[in-house]
Amino acid sequence: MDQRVKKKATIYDLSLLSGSSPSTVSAVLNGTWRKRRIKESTAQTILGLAELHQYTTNLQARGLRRSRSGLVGLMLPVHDNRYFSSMAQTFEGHVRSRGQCPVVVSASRDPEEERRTAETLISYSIDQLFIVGATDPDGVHEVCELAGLRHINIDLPGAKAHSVISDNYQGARMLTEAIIRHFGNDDPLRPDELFLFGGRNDHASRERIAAFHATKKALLGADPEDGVQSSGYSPDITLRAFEAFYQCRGKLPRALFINSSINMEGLLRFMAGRPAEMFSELVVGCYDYDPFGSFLPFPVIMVRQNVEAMITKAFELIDEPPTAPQTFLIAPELIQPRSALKGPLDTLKDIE
Amino acid sequence: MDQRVKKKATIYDLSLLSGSSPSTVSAVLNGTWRKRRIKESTAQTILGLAELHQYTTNLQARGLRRSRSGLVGLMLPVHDNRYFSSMAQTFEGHVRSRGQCPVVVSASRDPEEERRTAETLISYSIDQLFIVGATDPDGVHEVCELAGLRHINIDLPGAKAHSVISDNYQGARMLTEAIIRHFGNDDPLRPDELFLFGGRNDHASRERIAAFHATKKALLGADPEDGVQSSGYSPDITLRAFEAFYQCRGKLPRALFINSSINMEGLLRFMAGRPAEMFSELVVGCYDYDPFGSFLPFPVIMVRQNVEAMITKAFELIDEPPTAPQTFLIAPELIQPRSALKGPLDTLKDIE
DNA sequence: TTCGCTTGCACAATCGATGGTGCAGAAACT
DNA sequence: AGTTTCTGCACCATCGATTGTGCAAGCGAA
Repeated sequence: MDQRVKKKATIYDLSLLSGSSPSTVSAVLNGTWRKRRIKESTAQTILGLAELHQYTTNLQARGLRRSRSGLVGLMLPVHDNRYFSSMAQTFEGHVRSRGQCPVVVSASRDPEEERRTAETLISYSIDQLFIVGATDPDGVHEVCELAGLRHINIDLPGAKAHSVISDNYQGARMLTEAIIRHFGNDDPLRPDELFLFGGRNDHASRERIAAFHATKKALLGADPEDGVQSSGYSPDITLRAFEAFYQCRGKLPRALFINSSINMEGLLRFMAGRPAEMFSELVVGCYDYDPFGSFLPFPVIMVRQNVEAMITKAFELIDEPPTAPQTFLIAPELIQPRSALKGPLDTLKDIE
Repeated sequence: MDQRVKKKATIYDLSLLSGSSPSTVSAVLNGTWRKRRIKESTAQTILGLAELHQYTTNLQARGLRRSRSGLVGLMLPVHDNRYFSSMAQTFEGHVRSRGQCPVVVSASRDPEEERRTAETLISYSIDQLFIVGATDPDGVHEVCELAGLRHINIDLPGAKAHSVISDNYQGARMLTEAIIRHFGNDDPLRPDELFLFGGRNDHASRERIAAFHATKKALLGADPEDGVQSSGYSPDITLRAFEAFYQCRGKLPRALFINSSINMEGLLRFMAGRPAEMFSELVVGCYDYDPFGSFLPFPVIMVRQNVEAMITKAFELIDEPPTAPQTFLIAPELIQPRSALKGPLDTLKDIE
C-alpha cells in the first residue's frame, strides 16, 4: 500500500480523504479547531487519518504563513568548550520544554561572522536569538532590531539590548582572594608572584582584571604594573605568553589567575613536555569551571558561572515587553580544587 | 526614510521598484539570471536596488518552494562533552564552507527523542542529517528513509545506512596495551589489576570490551571474568560503580580502562573528597581525549578519535549515490599522558 | 410562519520565492 | 519580403499551511 519514499501527506491529502476542506483539516491539526467550532467527530476523523498517514506539519509552510518558525537560536563563540557547551545543553532543555526547536550555531568571535550568522537565522524567521559571548553584541543587535527579532545578550553585555552576564567583578574578586589566601600566613604570596594571563579588551576581561588589581592591592598592599598578560581567547597565544614569561624570568609565577578555560589550555600546552615537578608548587585560579581542570596536579581554584541561572533569567527577559536595555549580573560560584560537580547532563535520564 | 522595524523587502517590492517582474527579480537574486537570459543591465539595476534596500531572501519561502532548506543537521547525544562538541565545531566548519547552514541539536541518547528530533528537523526540510552516537540509529534511519532524507551514522553504526566510526577495536587494543606496557617489567601488571569501567551494550562498547579482553589475554596471559564494570554513559552510575568496587575490595585497581570521558567524570566524582594519595599509583587509559584529562596527577593515556577524518569521510559518503550500507573505520590515535593537542578551535583566527 | 441566533464548516487570499512556458520584438537568414 | 532564430522578459501555477469571512442548515422563540 504505502510505497517507499512516498510524498509526505499534506492537509490537502487529508482533506480529500476526510471530505473536509483544507482549512478544516488545518484547524484540527494545529489545535485551533474548537475556536473554529469544528465538530468533535469531524476532528476525530481527521486526527485518525493524520495518524494513519503519518501526517506531519510542514514547518516551512507554517513558518512562511505565520512569519515565524518555532526555531529559537543560540549563537555561541565556539562549541568546543565546557562553558559554552553546557550553555548549549541548558538552552536546549529550556527551548524544548517550551515546545520549540533549538538551533545552536557558533560564530567564532568574529564580528562579521556574528552578523552574517544572525542574518541567516533571521532569514529562517527564527523567533528569538540568544547571543552568547559576542565580540560585537551591538552589531548583532542592529541586525536583529531591523528584523524585529527579539534577542538578548548573555555572557558579554551589549549597550542596546538586555544582557545577562556573570558578575565578573565579584567572581574575580573571590577568585583572587582565594588564590592569595591559599598560601596562608607561613609563606604568604607577594604581589609580584601573582599574574593574570588571558583575556582581551572585552567587558568580562576588563571587570576581572579590575577586580584582580583591586583585590591584590587590598590584600597584598601593592600591585605591580606588569601583572597582567593579555592573550586573547586563544590557547596558542596564551602558550606564547607563558613561553615569553618563562624565557624572560626563568620561571613561572607562584600563582596564576587565568582568565578562562581556553587560556588554561594554553597553560597545558606550556606544561606539555616540561617536567611535572616544574609545576608542583603552582597555585592556579581559573575563571571557568572544567571538571578535569579541577583535578590537575596542583591546586586549581575555579569559578563556575551559573549557566542555569543565566539562561533562566534570559528567557524571562526575552519574553517581557521591551524596556531600556539593562544588564543583569548573575553571581558565579567559587569552586575549590578537586571538585567534580554535576552538570546539565545529570538531569538527563541515567542510562545504563 | 527607512522607518524602524519596517517589513523586510521582498522580491515583489524590488519588482515594483525596478519595473521588472517578480520572477526576473528572483532569478537575478538567486543567480540563475544568465540561464534565464536576463540582460546584464537589468540584473545590475536589481542588484543595486537589493543592496540599497537590504534585501535578504526569505529562506522559508525558498525552502517551501524548493522543498529543501539549506539547513544541514547534526544530531548529538549531548553537547556538554569535548568529543561531541569538537564534532560540532568541525561539522560547522564543513557545512559553512559549503554555503549551507549548520544546525546542531542533541537528543539525549533517548531513542524516542532521537526519532522525534529527526522528525522535527525533517519538518523543516533539512537537506542532510548527520546522526552522531545515536542509541537507535536504525530507528532514526526509518524516519529519514520515509522522508527521503540523506543521512549517515557517525560514532555508532547502524545497519541501514552508511556509518563512519572510530576503529574501536584497534583503539582499545592500543590503549589496553599501552596501559599494560606502562608498568614495564619491574613490577608488571597482573590480570586482576586492570579493570574496565563504563560502556553499555552499544557497538563501540562491545568492540572496546572485546579488544580489552583479547589484549589482556594476549599480554597478560589471563583475563578474569569480572574485569568489566558496565556503567553506561553516566558519571553518576560510574561513580556508584567505583564506590561499589571500593566498598567490596577496599581499594581501586592499579590500572583502569575507562570507556569514555563521561565515565571518567565518574572517576573524578569518586576522587572528590578522597585524598589525592589514594590515586598516586593509579594508571588510567581513557577512550576519549580531553586536554585537561591528560594532565591529571596520575598517568592518563588517552585515545583521540579522529573527528576531522570522520566528518570528512561522512561528507564524502552522504553525497554519493546510495549503495548497500557499509561501515567505515577511522583509526584513532593514542595520546600519551600530559599532551595538549590542537583542536578545531586552533583553525580559527587567533584573536588577541 | 418568520426572524434571529447558533453551529459547522467551506472559500479564497496570503506568506515569498521558484521555474516551466509562452510571447513580443529584434536580428539573422533565404 | 517572408521565415526562422534569438533575446529578454512576463505570466502564472506551485510549494503547504493559516486565517478572515461568508453562508447554509438547524433550532428556538415570537
